Amino acid sequence: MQTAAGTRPNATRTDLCSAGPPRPPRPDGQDRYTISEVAALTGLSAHTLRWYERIGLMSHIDRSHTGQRRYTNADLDWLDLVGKLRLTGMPVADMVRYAELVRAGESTYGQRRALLESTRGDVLRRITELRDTLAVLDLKIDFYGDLERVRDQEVT
Amino acid sequence: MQTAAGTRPNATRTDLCSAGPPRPPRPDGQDRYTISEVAALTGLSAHTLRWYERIGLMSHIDRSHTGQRRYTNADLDWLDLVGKLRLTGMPVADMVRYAELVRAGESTYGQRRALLESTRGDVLRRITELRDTLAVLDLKIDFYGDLERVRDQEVT
DNA sequence: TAGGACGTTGGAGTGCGCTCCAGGCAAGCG
DNA sequence: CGCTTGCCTGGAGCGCACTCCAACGTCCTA
Repeated sequence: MQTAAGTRPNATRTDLCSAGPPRPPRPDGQDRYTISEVAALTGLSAHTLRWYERIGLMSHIDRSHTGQRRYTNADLDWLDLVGKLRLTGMPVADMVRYAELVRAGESTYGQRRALLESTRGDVLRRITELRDTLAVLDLKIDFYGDLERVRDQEVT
Repeated sequence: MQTAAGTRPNATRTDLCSAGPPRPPRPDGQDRYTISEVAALTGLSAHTLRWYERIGLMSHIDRSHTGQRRYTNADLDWLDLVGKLRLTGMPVADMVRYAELVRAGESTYGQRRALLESTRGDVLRRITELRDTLAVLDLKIDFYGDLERVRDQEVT
């Protein structure tokens, strides 16, 4: 709680803002993917992909002549958006609502935009919260760093 | 996806980074709070407060002569930290682990600091993710804004 | 033609973070 | 004295977002 705050002399290498492992890139020139390919590309499980379809978060997926799902690039685009929305903490039910608006056609542009703007506000609030939390964490980290340093001096 | 991106001419008033409703301030000069007072101060339910204690997220709370909980300012401080950690998405089990380290005394300074630094990394990653998401949302919002404007022109 | 990998379905199960319930005790009030 | 209000307990229940199961079909390769 004391200490010349804000210095963070002991910042670690994790500071670089790496945002997780990079997903395998989408091979181009292709427009029909099996469910396991999509699972690999998105990081979602095949279970989850089927579940998304059942609850209406994805519109009906194309099928092969034997009834197996064949995802298109447009489906992958949609999954990218869903992934982003999921990161915001938006409940799946709300994403389903958005999906329904998209399916309902262009008369819903206004509603879609309103939903996205409300989500945008959520994200901004969330970022602010996280920054506040970061400040608290830095204080605590410095505090413990100081305590350790003092203890080391005692020992020396 | 097209449009002169990045302009956001139609930003709304929700842009101000208000981070939720302000909690009622802690009355000073007081150091014994009933569970419902703490619930009001923290926004947690009394159920949740008792549950936190049961799972070891809070060390044993003082009791009145009739066995009712009496929280101290130190308890409220701890709940503030817990609230921050919760905002980071840290699982309750990890917070319990941190609480155990605190109870274990000063020999755990290093571990506590390591845990906080790892959490700090999580928060940085999370902020990056949210900023990426924000960019996508802004693109979409502008896109729908443009579509609506075009449609209005058609009507006019 | 056999084997194994991969896909299908409806429905049940899981883990997390609460949330609520029933039954009971203690204090304050008219 | 009864009534209300607030708190206590252990344990059951809930909503969300998956996650898995059993039983079966299909594709590919050898």
